[in-house]
Amino acid sequence: MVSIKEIAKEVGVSPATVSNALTGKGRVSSQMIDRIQAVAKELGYRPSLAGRALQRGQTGILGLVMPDLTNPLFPRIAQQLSIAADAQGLGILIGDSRGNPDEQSQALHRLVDRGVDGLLVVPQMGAFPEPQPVPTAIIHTASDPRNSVSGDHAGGGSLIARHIAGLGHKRVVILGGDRVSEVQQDRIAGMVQEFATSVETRVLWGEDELSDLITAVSDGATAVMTTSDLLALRVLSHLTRSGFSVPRDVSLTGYDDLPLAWAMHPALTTIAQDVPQIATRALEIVTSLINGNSAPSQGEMVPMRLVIRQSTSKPNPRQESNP
Amino acid sequence: MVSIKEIAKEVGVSPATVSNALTGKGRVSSQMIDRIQAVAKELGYRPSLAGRALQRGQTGILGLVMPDLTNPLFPRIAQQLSIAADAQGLGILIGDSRGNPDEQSQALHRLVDRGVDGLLVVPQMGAFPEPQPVPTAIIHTASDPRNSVSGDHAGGGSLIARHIAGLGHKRVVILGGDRVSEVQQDRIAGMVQEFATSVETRVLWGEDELSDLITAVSDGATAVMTTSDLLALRVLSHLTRSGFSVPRDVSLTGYDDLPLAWAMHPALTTIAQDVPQIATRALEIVTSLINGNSAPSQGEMVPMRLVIRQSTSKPNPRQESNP
DNA sequence: ACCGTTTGATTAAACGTTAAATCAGAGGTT
DNA sequence: AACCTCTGATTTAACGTTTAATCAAACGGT
Repeated sequence: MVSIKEIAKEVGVSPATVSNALTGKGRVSSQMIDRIQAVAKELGYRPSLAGRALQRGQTGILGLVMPDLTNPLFPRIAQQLSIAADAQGLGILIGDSRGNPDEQSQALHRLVDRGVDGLLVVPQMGAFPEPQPVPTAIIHTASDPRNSVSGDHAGGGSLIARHIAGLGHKRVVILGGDRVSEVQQDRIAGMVQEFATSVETRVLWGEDELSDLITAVSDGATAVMTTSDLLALRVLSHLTRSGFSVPRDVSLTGYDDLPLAWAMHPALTTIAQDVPQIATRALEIVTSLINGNSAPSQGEMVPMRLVIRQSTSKPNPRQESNP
Repeated sequence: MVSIKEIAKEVGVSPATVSNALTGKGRVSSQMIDRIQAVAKELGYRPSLAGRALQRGQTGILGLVMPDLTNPLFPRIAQQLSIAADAQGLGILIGDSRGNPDEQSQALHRLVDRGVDGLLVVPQMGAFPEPQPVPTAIIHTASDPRNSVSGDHAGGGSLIARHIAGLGHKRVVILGGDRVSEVQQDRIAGMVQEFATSVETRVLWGEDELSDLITAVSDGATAVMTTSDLLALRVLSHLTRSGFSVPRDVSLTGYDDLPLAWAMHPALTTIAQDVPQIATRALEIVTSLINGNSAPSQGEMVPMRLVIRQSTSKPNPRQESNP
């Protein structure tokens, strides 16, 4: 590893001058800057992040903690975050909170111990992370707007509900996966609010109530909306098994726009999150906090996008036959 | 941040003694060790990784590069790796190669510049990473056994093919997603090899040949095997649309055991990778390399596991009717 | 009583970088 | 000619940790 001293010796100048020349901070003649830069490149100099970290008290590393790295959204967030961070010369260290609040705070601690300059946290369901000694951006939770960025889950719910209402559906069943999840609550709240009184709405939760869902459809509901694509896939299975055709007999919607939404038949109408946007905002919050400024765009929500595919259509009049 | 010096001052001893006491390296009386440890805990001392890194020349951080963070397997690998690394006090920095070989080597460079002690690489399709200045473990490529750990893709192919053959199928269609992918080639090779001459086998590739697949089924093939669950989902759609029922008319298999394999109806028979095992091995390779030993378990393959669900059954005799 | 050994601790230097303080000289002003 | 200013560079110290070298004292043995 070639250090700043070797460049100094090679050029015949003091280490400080090299440092100044390379970082553009002190007072160095422009010709000297050129020479030093040339030699640095020639020797293949790479600044030691460790040395710099020690001196500056900053590591240039951010910690990313997700509730469960198995979360289907994780890859996209991680990717976008990683790209955005790269652009600023920051690195991203991953931490996994393994599905429980306790591990979440341990993961946070480990990252802080490693000296990360900031944290990006997608909190555990219902477990808001305790305040940390470094700047922190919270991703994805609508409830607390402090330093948080979130997709507009309720807005997305409204969006897709408007689509369904616009098609002319009058009786709709909504299926959520987990009552505890704030995100899913928000999504459903958005749908319900949009429908208001113009559409008859029934909300069911979880695998257990799947059979109730079939009953509801048999009783005349013409659309099923879910809070996740995976759930929609399961619903599709059950509907098909019960003799209902999508979208002819029932329209079906998902949420998240996972790869499988595209692979399904019929391809799933769903809501896509603007992940790059979310990642960028989250990063802006931490970097801004790190630089001592207050966070921009407090609690602002990133709009969702409606993706219309083949699983939704106008309701067809059908005879009341229970298969 | 409380440093070693403050502990030293508090205890009334030199910094070196504190360091020795805490790391257990030099010669310190046991009572002094106790006192120092007590004070350290009381003051909430956290060793500065930066200081240590500078002195030792090691950061305790590993770089993880994946071809495309959108890869459905990424979350699981990342999670297991992160857990295993934590256990050894190592951190994991992520890098994304964004789907092209060029970005891959840039990502590797960035991580090396950051001073990672080692690299974990899941290579781009067909793009073997150039040698790096730090210990590197290659995950997932069967071709080059040097410092690589891979799931036994061919073995998994054989495994699931044996299952199909065991059920009594005599005519099988295999669908691959991308000819370029070594992994998919291996999977198919395993299947074909297992069938040998006892089962009539036809191999098709990609979305374009999906219609050929339907034709083949119409012509009497009783099982369709794919190289990924996502592909299987698409096949299921097409089969259903063409009037074939799974598994009554056709058996169907996937590969990877993604969450959707479970959510589909019928639930998909597939092959699961032992991701924790792969992650552990990969980590063993780098850590061992870092410690100056040569890598253990050279090129050894991690066995796959057959997951039997409802998408496969004995072939049913059916009349030769082309729907 | 003297010498070698062991024990427990200290000093000093080093890792690579940077920021503040200092310094030598050139140039311009009174 | 004495003074101030500006420029371009150098010294020095510091960040927190580790380690090799050193040192003082206590101990045991002849």
